[in-house]
Amino acid sequence: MSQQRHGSTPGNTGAVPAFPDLPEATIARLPEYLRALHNLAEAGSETVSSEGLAAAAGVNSAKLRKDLSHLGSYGTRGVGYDVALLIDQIEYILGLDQRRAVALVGVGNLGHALAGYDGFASRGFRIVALFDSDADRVGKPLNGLTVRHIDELGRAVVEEGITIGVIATPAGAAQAVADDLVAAGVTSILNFAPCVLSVPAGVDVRKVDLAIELQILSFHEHRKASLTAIPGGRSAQPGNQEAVGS
Amino acid sequence: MSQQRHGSTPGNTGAVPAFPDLPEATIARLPEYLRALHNLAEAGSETVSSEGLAAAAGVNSAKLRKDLSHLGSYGTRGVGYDVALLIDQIEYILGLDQRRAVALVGVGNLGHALAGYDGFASRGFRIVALFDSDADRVGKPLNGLTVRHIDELGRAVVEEGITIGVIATPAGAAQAVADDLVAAGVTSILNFAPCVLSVPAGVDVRKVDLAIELQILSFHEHRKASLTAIPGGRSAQPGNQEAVGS
DNA sequence: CGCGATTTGTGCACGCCTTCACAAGCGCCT
DNA sequence: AGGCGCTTGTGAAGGCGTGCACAAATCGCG
Repeated sequence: MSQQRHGSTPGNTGAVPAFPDLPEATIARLPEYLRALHNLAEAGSETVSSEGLAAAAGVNSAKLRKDLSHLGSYGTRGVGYDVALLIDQIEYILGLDQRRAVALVGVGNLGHALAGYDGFASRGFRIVALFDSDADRVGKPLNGLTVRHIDELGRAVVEEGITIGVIATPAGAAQAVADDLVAAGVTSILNFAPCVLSVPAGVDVRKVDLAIELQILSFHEHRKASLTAIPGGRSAQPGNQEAVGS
Repeated sequence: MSQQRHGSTPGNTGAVPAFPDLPEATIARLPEYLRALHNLAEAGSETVSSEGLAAAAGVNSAKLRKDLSHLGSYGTRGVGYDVALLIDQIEYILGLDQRRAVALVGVGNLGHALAGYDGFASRGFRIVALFDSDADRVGKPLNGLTVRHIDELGRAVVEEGITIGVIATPAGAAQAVADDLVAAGVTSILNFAPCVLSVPAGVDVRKVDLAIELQILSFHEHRKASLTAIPGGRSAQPGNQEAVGS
């Protein structure tokens, strides 16, 4: 589940804005809640009950209430949660009030798609620089930006205020790119390359491996197939069942 | 963590190949071990210790041993694990011995990249059919395949033996596509659309939301930024620290 | 103004997962 | 053949997360 542990800060009493100490599992669900809330806001809802929001986000209502309780009491008993207020709260916690500048390294097959992915911009992220080491790709325009050579990364990070780096290179190049990103001052990395990255403490790494997801599904296919031999078979319970967030 | 619960099979004693009942957390790590093992095999290693394999996979060695112990004892005390044997075992468990046919629905920005992603083929998955509902896209060639209209999905699933469907459509179309996939007989779905899917019991759904990953990183950026006010600051411990699998 | 319907916030128990620590087992060297 | 070092496999403990069930709180209505 947790993708990275970093040093805890023991003597943290009396920090400036009293940043809440959220469980990692809760953090991972907040974006899901946020998306559901935006949908509700667009649909014109002023308030929403924990039951309703939980259904929209695909989770248990008790879990949702406990998650929200961690970031303060922003609900009204007997009524529910104020949609607009909760959106502001979650966006603040997630640090989405300031649009974050993102650097994308590796403009190959996957990088191309990521550079053009609408979902980033619509949720507060701006890809402000593209990098590659292939001379054939450097200098080419892509989605309003020009692909730059990776040597310029250090300067770009400072000039553009980049805090997040996305690695979409082949596995062999990923560690070197990660080192470059860290050296440039980036402290959060999203890694699409199928490999383990080693980074110093204080740097957060999240990994997305598309093939691993398929392999997990393959396991369940294998498991299901090995159960078809049983005559009684699976008791298909009628209640439909929803997928939950990552 | 767990992306989908499905009905447990209570009266399962005496199943045919005695399919092991692996913890979900273990399953999610097996692909990571497998990748590390393939790297070791290419490097010429015959055996590997739990310590070595754990380092290569980015996990704790005790966790690795416990994971592997769940699928039987394939190690030798004092020596380690036989790399080739372990690869075979994990590939069998994951059902990778038979190459799985995958259907990809939605050939937009992201779909294009997925269709051409090398990592799928190299790990035992074949994308055998592409679908879209946009008339402009249907009929166009892409990576050796022709994009077909989504109405043909049912026939294609049967003809090609498709067991896994990948959804790379906009959020608005995803539920309808999922319904189509389920109706066609697909029992595993990988969803890239930012929405909650509702599927009947027995169908596995995994979700990958690229924006959510960035939002989680954004939270950590926000948290780290709120700690810089403290003079003592973070005690950067020297030991480098590695990112772990999804 | 009081009562009931409704919904939040949370104490508690349970289960899963992780981690430690060590006994059991294997091979190698003398 | 025997002992020694190394590594696996696992019992036990601790921590984290989930879900239940209920008390507390708020609104609306008579």
